[in-house]
Amino acid sequence: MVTIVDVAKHAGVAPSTVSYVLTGKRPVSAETRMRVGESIRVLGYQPHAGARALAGSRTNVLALVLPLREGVHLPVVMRFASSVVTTAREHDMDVLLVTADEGAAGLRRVAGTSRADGFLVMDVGLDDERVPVLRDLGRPAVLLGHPTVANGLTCVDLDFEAAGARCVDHLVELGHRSIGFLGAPGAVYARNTGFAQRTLTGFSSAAMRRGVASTALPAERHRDAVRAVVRTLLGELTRMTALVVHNEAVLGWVVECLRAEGRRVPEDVAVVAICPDELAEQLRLTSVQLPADVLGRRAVELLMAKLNGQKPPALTLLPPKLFSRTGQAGPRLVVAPPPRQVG
Amino acid sequence: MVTIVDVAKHAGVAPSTVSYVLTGKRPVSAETRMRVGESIRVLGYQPHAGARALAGSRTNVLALVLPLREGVHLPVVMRFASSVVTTAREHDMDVLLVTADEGAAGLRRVAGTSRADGFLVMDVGLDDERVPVLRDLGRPAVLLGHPTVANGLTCVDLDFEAAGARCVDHLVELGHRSIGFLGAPGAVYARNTGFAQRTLTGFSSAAMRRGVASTALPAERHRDAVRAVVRTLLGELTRMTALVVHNEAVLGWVVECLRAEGRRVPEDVAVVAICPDELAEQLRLTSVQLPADVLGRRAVELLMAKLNGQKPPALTLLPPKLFSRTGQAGPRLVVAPPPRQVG
DNA sequence: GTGAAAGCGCTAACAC
DNA sequence: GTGTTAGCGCTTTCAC
Repeated sequence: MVTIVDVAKHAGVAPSTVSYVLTGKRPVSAETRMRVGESIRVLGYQPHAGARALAGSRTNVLALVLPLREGVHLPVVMRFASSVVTTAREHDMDVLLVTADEGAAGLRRVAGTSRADGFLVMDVGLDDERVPVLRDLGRPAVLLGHPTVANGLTCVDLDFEAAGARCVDHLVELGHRSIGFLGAPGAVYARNTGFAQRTLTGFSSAAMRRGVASTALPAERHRDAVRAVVRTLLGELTRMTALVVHNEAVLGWVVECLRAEGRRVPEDVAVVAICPDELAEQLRLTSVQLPADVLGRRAVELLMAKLNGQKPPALTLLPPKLFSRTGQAGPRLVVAPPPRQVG
Repeated sequence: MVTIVDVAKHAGVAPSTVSYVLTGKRPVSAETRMRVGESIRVLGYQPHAGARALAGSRTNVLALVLPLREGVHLPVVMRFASSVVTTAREHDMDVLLVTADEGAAGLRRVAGTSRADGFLVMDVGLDDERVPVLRDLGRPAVLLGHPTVANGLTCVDLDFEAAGARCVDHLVELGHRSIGFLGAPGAVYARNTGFAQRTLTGFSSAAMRRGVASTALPAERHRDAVRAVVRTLLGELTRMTALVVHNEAVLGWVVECLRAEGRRVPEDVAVVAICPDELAEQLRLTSVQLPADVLGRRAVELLMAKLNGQKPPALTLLPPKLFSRTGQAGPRLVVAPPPRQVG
């Protein structure tokens, strides 16, 4: 194995100089920098990560905590992970994969054994045991998917309120004046902190602002329930020409029921979904997408900022991306505004 | 931070003794072991991973190289990753996530900087640039998904031949005597090393062995093409009561076309698919599943064996799992034989 | 069965 | 702008 001392000898400098060339933590004359660089290349030197971590107390590793078991939509998680790794590499960081199964103990272990410098935690619950632990672990962390808390922690999430509003704006611009909303099962709206609520709020206030007629209803995950809701919506909103669906589980049935009621989709009723991209793609519906790639990138950037001693905003809400899939052409990104920041 | 020296002092022993208690690399009397253990607990000692790696030249980290970009079915990758992490933790290992984007350079980097002890590489191509690199990196590696090579490397894959045969056996046991096979696009069978070929081989020889009538046809990814193939199959195999489909992209259309031809599914024509579980679940079709969980577990176990100086079989073929979804009840695992090992 | 001490390869004062 | 050197926290001889 070739060490820093080998490089130093080969270049005729001190080991520390090699180190400084590598880290840039102190100025090195252009000439020696070149010579050292050459030696590094010739010898194929690669610094030992462990030794570095030991001496420098930085591992250059980020821990990524993912809910790999179930619940969450797997392709979304995957895309997010992909984006995290790519962005991390741009910052010369590696990514340690940790499953949510390990719980708070996993965080303690990774921090305690100095395996990582910071944490990226996806899908943190409303009163997650990991939040207090994360706080007194003293390592920077960024939470994703549920902007539950702000207490010193940094969060990133999709701006669901904007997502709801975006659907309305898009439809209004297409000329629709009467828009329905088919949401998650009723129980989801009960615990009123959730993203479902925020989406609905965004939808409702946008409808008010735009002065269009609207009705919102929850829908259970049964085909019959969906059929009933669709009928009710068509009954209530007799001129309804558009429907926003925020319930990926029943999306297929909604379209089916509309057709069964004699409405063509999208000619008679335009459907806009808030759901993962694959699903909308498959059903060829216009949709607001969860931008997993942006989420991942942003999360890493926030974490890097914290590692560098900066104080990024406590909450970043990413703008929803609306893809139009009405024409024969491929999906078309309609607009992409900047994120909202809070705190 | 609490170090090994702190623990040693607290327990009234030498640091080396603490180390040996931890690693078990030399016998320690029951009494001191207890005392040390107690001190570790009281002080909340956690060994520094970097220091360990530096002194011991083992990182206790596995590098997991995943094709995160596209192509592969994301949920399958995710499940596999999950299984890898879980199994790795059982062996007290952590997992470093690396994307295939980094290519051979990524492997060199991870090995060169001593970030990981071994590699798990998914989706290795027929003549992948990473194979030679992996070989002379001198670190144990396990390849997944394409048993391309055997040359000193260890591979794990689904036993596609058994998968094809399994479908036939299952159908024959249900009383079917005339079985069609609708496969991948023709081009896929051209490069004859692939899994498509092996599945077909398994299907055909099982049909021969069982003495049932069979016809196999490739299918392009167009609705019309699928329709034509379905018609041809029904024409050729006039008594066809079962169809094996190894083409996930057109699976939905196959069922649709069969119904359009007046055949009820599964009453008139039983369909068995070889595809990811979600898809079969969604269409409520009996299917042979890619056992991502078993794959991940087995891969880690093989890698650990190599890390411990053992010589595991060069190729392990995992038995396909067939889930029956004909009844009203949930999916039912029909059989689960042991893996095949080669070399 | 246990201890003492020499590194592992690197970083970061502290010197000049 | 560069060199010297003392650790970082652990493992592992070597000695008893």
